Amino acid sequence: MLLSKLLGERYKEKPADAFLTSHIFMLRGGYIRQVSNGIFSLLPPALKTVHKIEKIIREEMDGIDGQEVLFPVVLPAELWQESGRFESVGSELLRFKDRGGRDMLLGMTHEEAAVHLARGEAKSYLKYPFMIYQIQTKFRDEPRSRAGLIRVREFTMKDAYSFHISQEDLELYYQRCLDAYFRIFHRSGLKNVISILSDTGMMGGQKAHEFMYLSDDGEDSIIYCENCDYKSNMDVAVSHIHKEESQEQEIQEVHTPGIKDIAELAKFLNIKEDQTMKATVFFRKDNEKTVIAFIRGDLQVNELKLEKHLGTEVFPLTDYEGIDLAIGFVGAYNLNAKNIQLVYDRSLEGERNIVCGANKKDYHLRAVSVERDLNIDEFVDIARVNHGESCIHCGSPLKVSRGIEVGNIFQLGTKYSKAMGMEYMDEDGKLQTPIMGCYGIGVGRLLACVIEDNHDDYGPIWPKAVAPWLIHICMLNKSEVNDLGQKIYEELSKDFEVLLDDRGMGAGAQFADADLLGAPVRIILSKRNAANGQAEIVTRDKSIKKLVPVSDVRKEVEAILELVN
RNA sequence: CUGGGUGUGGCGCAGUUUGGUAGCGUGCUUGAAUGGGGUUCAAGAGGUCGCAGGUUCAAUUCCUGUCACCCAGACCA
Repeated sequence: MLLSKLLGERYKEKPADAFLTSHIFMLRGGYIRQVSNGIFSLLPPALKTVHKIEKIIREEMDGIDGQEVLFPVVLPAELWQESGRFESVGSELLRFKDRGGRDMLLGMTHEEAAVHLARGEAKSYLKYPFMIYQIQTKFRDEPRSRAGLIRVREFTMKDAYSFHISQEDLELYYQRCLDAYFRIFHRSGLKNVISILSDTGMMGGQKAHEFMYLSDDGEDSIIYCENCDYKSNMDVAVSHIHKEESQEQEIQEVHTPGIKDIAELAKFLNIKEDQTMKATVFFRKDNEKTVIAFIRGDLQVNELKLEKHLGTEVFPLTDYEGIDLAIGFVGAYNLNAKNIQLVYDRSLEGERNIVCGANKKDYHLRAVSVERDLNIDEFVDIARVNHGESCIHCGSPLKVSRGIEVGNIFQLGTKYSKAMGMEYMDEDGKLQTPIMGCYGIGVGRLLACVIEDNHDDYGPIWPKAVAPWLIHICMLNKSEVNDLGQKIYEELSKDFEVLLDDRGMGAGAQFADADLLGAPVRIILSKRNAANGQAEIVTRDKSIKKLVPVSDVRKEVEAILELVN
């Protein structure tokens, strides 16, 4: 490719709307252009890299016996009505009507389409197990897309669906897929990826893992133990919390004027936050009843855990109108709780001598002991895990990290196959419902993460497996070295993807563009070196830099390509 | 959806307070010089100032509405 012909302006300045490294470089380097909120066009450099990532994905999916298929982007509502998701999924599902007035939707995931296809084609146990996958556009009307390709509305995803005749078989395959995922990420140049246990969310199912690229710019929080193997999504993380022994004392009312939050309370009474009890008020979505979650003062309620426990979504109380509670002074002792559901976090179990609200404006109670003073049937885990709490497996301190989810895998069970009436005939001639797994990777997000993981101050440092071009030739004194450059370009182009900067610009401009395009190997031709029959070869990461005879350029380039990642 | 911010040549911005018909940098085109980290000089092209109404002799500027985009949160396979 001649750089003079490459479509895609490169910018010197950071675009105003970009903050994340990958987003900045993809805009500055002419990789992507935003069309609308969360909707992008890809230019040649990005698309070339996407194709390479997809090739790796295909190889690994084929390697675990996947069969590639292609489902439609536009699906009829009936299919999603069969699974129940047409109604259950919210407005992130883009619905519309065709000319005949029929309800249609844009696929945001393809379980229904996969079952639709598979149920007609796999009626005998002899076909099982099997996996079908596609690399296809998805559309999710995200409430808020952001950060370039990290969170978008329209994106390419590899999604795979496996079908099994036993749970054991699903678990075996699940593990094979997990291994294949790591190979995909590592081959794509993403090193800093871990798999963690995750919530199954709207997919349903029993077990799920997320693959997280660890990065401070990530949207998700991850809990992990540095000592043992425990790793988890924040939403399902558990921990062992420290408790301190304390002597029981007489309950005593204290005047705490205007002290409404735990931090103020602890300061006012000169105690630690873990010597208090916090009450957080929520509403149930299903029946709009009030729920009060009690938890030790130093901890926070994990709403997702609470929702799982209650079996419904909850909303934090924001509108105090018509609420018969002393907001800010709610306590578990002597609480008039008719029509209110109470939930107690595990952190309160056995606590003695703690401070809680007195259910009376401007008053708290001292020295409440949970067992002595409160009549609690059940303690549940609704606490958010915090940095420093102990690992339930080994007791070591847990750490919190940020991450970007680049893939996930689910054991779906029979949720979709059953709902959609998929059956096969087993050895005994009986009809059975297959067990499913599903497996996703966001291609564009992976691309962005590869840049996050491989760059310097000037641009991406593409791993050679996914670099848009492997070799970038700069001609610093074009009039003097043009013939030489063209010759090397033609020669190397026979076997490699080569970019030739034939624009005759200043050295600085050429280097800056080469950095943004990130080819692993750069050949620099100049009048000075050409006079000595030499060319310079440098790697994009600047780790190798050498002068070689012009006649050896090809040999040297090949050798250096072997050395770089 | 809630809160905040921004819309002015391809990109980055000034101008708006105090109305008078648009400017800078960069990029682009042409020419010349230069040639190892966005080099220099000269000559050009490019904008109904997001959109719609209103006020006014006159609106990029004031008022109203509306749309889009960005950030934080909510939300999120």
